[in-house]
Amino acid sequence: MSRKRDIIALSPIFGGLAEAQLDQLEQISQEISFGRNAPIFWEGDEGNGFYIVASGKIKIFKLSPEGKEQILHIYGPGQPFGEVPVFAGQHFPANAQAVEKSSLLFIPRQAFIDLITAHPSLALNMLAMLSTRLRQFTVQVENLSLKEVPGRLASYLIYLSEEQNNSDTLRLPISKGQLASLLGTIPETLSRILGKMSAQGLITVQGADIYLNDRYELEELAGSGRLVE
Amino acid sequence: MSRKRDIIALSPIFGGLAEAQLDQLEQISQEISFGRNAPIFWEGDEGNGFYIVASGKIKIFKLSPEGKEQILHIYGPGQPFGEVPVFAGQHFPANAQAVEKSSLLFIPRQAFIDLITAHPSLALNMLAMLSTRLRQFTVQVENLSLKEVPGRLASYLIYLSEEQNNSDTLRLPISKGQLASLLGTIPETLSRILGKMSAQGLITVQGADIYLNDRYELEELAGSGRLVE
DNA sequence: GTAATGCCTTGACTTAAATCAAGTTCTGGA
DNA sequence: TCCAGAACTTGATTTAAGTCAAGGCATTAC
Repeated sequence: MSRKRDIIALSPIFGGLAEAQLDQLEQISQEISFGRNAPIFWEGDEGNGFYIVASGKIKIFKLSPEGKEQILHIYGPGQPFGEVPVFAGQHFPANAQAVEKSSLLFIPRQAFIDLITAHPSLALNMLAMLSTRLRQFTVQVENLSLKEVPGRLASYLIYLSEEQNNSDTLRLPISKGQLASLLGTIPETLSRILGKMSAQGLITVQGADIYLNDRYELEELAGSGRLVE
Repeated sequence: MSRKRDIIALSPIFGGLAEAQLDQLEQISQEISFGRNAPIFWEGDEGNGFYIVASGKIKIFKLSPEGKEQILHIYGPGQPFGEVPVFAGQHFPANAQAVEKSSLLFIPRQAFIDLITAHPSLALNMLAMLSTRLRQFTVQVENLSLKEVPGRLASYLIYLSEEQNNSDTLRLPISKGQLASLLGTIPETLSRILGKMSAQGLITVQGADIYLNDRYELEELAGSGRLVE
């Protein structure tokens, strides 16, 4: 079985499809490689298809005119991105860049639309994917607008822990600078808040390794309680 | 032709459907009325279908534990909402409430899924709708994270103007308190910034009527330039 | 006509987080 | 192994916006 085929089979949006459709997807897709920090597309570019991460890690982000970056998502293997212009509005709503050396599958628009039209379960899978993205955005807006930075950080740490079997020991999958951008803040502020949370005994930080010492208090904080001084 | 049928025909997600499908939609949907401020659903409730605004105006919002509200969307006639749990995750990701006396069509989940499965163009319409929502969310995150309140307000005013044939005279469709919540701020701050922008001659405010005096400068501001003192 | 209520505005003050400016630590390549 | 650049941390300061408090205005109800 080819590498392309492995990735297609791995991706949640293709779950439940028959072998014949997986074959078709393998035929219409193409693999593309990107080095660390290579741009994949820019906001406003025309989108003639979407991507699936085969290996590596990519970020979707917005930039302010002053150059401040807000990361919207970080995607890893199996996850699709860049679907919005496939279905509405033609152009990409944000920028995409490889965070590390990455390999992607590109699925061209028209061939995919044809496939979706012929196979309702594929349409439903894609509707489920977009709905999940909408749900994630409601959380991101809530975090940015209704929580302070310590609350956002606590939410993120708990989310990471849940991703990793609820382990209290976790390793940041991205640099602290990128984490700051994901949380809607800047490295200086993130650094200070990590320091404050360490001083209070909530967490222990050793480089990219973080130990959650007081999960209860972190949950409080994530629920938008404030960091008590 | 019935009132229900009128709404169905009006809604963009049903564009391009044959009469037979519109008939089916009319049969499976039910009309429900809500008074001003009546709750429609709460975050976490199970969603067994979605809604379309027939008349009136509804808001989708998040609440912090301290009671601060962040409005995610405001929807008017023809617009669907509450679709997320139809396709993924069962429960609503946010709260919905009638801003004024409103009438809604409710479309039950399973009947709608059946319809979508049988009619690819309906699936594509829904994919287009969800994609448009995702695009709007990228803008909202950008506004909240990368712009200050004056920039968000300027963006909103320009958006409103574009909605109303680029007229320089516009009327706020919601109260200033609700606008503050939509922009991710509080009434006091909005009031002060409206005052500051008036003092600078950018706009003229008379109650809910706002006149755009300097569209160029507003565009600057919306593009995340700052309000020069 | 007046009371009552909700909505909006204004002022004084506080605060979370950004900015500016140095350092320090880490890391990968010569 | 050492160097250079990147990533991170720390300190001093500024600032946008939130909080608290009071008062004005306007619409509806009586």
